[in-house]
Amino acid sequence: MSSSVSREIDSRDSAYCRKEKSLGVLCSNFLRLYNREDVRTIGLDDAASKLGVERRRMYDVVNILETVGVVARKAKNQYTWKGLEEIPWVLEQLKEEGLRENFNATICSITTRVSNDNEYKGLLGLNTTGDDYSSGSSKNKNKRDKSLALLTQNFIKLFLCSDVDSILLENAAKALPGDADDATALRTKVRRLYDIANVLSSMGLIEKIRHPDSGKPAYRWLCWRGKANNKVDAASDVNEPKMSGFGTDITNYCFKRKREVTEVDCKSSQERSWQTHDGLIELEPNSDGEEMKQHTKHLPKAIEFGPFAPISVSKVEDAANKRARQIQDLENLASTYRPQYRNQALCDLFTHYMEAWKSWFVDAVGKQQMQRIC
DNA sequence: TTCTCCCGCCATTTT
DNA sequence: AAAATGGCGGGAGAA
Repeated sequence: MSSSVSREIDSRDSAYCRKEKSLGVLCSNFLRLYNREDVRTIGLDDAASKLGVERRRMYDVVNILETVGVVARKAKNQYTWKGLEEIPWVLEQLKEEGLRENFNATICSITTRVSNDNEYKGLLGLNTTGDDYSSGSSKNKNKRDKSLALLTQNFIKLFLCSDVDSILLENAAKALPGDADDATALRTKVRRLYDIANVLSSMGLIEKIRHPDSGKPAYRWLCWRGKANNKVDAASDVNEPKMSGFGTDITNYCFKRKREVTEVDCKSSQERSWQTHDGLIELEPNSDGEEMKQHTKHLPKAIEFGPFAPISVSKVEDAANKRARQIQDLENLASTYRPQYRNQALCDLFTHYMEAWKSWFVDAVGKQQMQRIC
């Protein structure tokens, strides 16, 4: 087809590398490009040319980012940068919505904790009308029922409304609304789930793992999941601070460390985060002296951000303490787990974040000690 | 081989 | 009518 022709042409100039073209990399680049103080609006064409991709791919990334609240469509060709700090709120909404729609019942049938699970018996009554985008209903939802966005929402709901360890994309495709009997449709849906999973992975919301028993690739949620999950009280949830452990780690590079950190975070955060954490996130004026973005005033109190943190959140003092105990030797860790990246871009990214993290860490711990003394 | 998922055609929607 | 969106699945790279 013409695509292969263009690839041939491409490869004459420079070696074609499929991985470098992935939506995940594109998403990372997108976030690196626009996760800045001075960004308000994003032009699609501008983004496409800066990122060196065709317009069509921007739609893919932007649609997914839109469903987690990072950007919002403003006008034709134009998006508003909302920021990563929106993610926790959107997740919260998605979870509430998912619980209302009985996603927690659905998920039981696709959990991969059960080995050799091929039974999807309980896929009852999944509400296909995921079109009501949040109780706020302030969004224009006319196009909300389109596939990629809706599929993203539903995929996330599967994680948020359950406590499953991991989900196979194939199972997710079967469980999510749509024609589960049509093999072609299912294949297409799995393709889309791959796209979505790549983007969510690049943001550190999920990670790809191998299922210990079946060895099959699956995805694991890394981030805040909310309090009660599917079994406990949803009632006590209401007025408490919700978020913690958001994107606790850097994507794709360190499964072992993730286990160490995120399991602590994901589990104990369930208790920890519901306490009051006044002042956990210390907001700092940015370097320009410009005032903080409007979002920060209502930031949840105990969020830890992943590979991409909101620019307005510069210090997480309490987290520093925990990290101080969990991670004794950064250099060691970095060198131990670095090789997980095969992709040069990711390697660079990883290095970049390690450097950033290191300086932040030193700074945060230093500050903490200063406060003690004073 | 199977798993992944990029790529761009073309239908649909918006301007 | 033209431009903007984005569903969709072929088929090639990766594992």
